[in-house]
Amino acid sequence: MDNSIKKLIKDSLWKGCEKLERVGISLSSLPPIFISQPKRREWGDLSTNLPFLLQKKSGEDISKIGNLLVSQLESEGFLSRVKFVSPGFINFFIAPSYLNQTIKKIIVQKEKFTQFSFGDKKRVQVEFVSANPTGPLHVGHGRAAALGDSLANILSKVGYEVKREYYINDAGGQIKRLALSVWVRLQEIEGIHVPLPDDGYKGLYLIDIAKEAKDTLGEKLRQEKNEQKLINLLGKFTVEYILKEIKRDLDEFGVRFDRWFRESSLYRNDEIPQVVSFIKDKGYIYEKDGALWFKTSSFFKNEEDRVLKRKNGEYTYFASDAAYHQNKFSRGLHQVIDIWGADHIGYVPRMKAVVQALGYPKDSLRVIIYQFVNLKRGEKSISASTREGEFISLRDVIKEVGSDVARFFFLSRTGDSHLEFDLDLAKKQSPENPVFYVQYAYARICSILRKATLEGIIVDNLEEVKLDLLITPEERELMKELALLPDQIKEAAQSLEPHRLTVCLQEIASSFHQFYTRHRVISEDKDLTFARLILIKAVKIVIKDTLGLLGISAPERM
RNA sequence: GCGCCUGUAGUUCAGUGGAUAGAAUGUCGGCCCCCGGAGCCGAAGGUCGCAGGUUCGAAUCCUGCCAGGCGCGCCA
Repeated sequence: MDNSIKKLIKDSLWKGCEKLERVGISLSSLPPIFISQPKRREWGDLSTNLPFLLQKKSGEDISKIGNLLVSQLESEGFLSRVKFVSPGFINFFIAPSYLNQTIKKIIVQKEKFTQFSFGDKKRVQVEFVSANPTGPLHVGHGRAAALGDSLANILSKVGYEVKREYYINDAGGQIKRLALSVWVRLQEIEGIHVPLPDDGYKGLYLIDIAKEAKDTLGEKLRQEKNEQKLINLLGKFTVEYILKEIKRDLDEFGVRFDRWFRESSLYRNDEIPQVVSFIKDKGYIYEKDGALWFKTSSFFKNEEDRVLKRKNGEYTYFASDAAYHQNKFSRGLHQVIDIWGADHIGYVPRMKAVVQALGYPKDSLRVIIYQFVNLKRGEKSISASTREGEFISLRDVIKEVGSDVARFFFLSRTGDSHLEFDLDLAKKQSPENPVFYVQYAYARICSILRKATLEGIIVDNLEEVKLDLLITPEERELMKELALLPDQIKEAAQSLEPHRLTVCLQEIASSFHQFYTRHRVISEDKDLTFARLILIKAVKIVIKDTLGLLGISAPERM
């Protein structure tokens, strides 16, 4: 499936450019063609700045080359008008017949209308959230969850074979600290006061876990005299407990992972020493001060070399992450996408360097960095540090504003923006929240369709519906937006930017509301009624489909 | 000090090197009957952080500066 109108136009321009050569305009090579939506209605439905680029290439006068190109274009059925305009654009007007066909396509193809095959079933993995199992998820993780899940939906929509993965850091020093903190709480329950270490986890949720550990492990805990083993036992229990909570939260947020990958499994399978020796054989590792260093600097200037294996013989987190990525690629993935918080920004070059050292192409790993969420309640800022304790969890946020609102909010900004999440505002605005605006359009359509069905107005032959009766500006605008949606989804996939779709949804909803307030769907005019019913049915399909990509529900009643 | 991200309307944010920079929210004003008024229409609101540069053309690219965020460990 490929319902890209931009592609049709590009192909046409391409052919036109080839003909230009025959007319004596020499172009050494064709510039990349960009099709965009102009800001003003009179500039057409789509436009290109190609004449500017051709002028640069050929040295010809811009209006000469622009007009010449337009004259060389074959008349295409999907366009009603093509026009060169000063200072150097070509404006395209989509033919009404094409829009009519689009509506029928949507009715027939349903959610396949926005599907593409250009991903070619290539295997892509999106790894996201991957929060340490040391405490509940906070809002920042919510942002990552929304981003990753939606991106995975979009990529699979355009033809990739997508897997969602969560990496669990269940090894290393932090788990020991966590276990120790639980042990301290356990002592408290027994009435023994032990001070919490400075680097311990202060969160009160550990008290519940300590109680739970006491109830569940009971005898085992008492019998275990070996301190090391006791801590291990406690650590394991705590990790599993927190993990269960994390899974539940994500489940409520509508996020399911295909695989939960444990760091500890890398240790068990000796994958870390293997990857280290592999990189060593390639010549990217040297020894200094008793430690093994990875030559980040041979891939990135201005980057310092990093330790993989410490003087004391232990591997660093970096080493296990190298092994983890080796593991990922060994599964035959074409593209690995990691979604990390801004606090890992400095980590990107060295990870990309490792991927190259392992022999994979530079771009086979793409890292999306999202900036932190500043959670607020009115003017008051709320900190979100797991170790410090006092914070509002993702679960609290969802409970307070709802999953749909939270998702839409996270997804209406680029990952690059430092976003402010004001709980008071999110709640206060919620009746007029953009997500409700979109959902309301959907519910309205459902309501009209219910009424039509009740009145026995049923379209039984799509081919006989006279869509050319839909001639008002509101109807044409709505149809145009639907026709452009496949391209928008494709572009969201290519740029890895789900937030583009929230913009599209608001525009479609707005166009629908405008149409609705000016025109009646169900009227005395049977033919017009049929046509409009088909139109809104198409809008319904598209809204539900796109909301689905964002992981947001489409309620039939509100 | 160095690296990355951000700075656009009162506020929160969109914006593909292109044409007169957009939306939501807030403020002010308007919407007869009618399929859902959680809607629609209109108005006001901008030195696109500042200063240079590249270009036919810059919110967008480059340099410097200012402000905020995040990093800069043989922690994870």
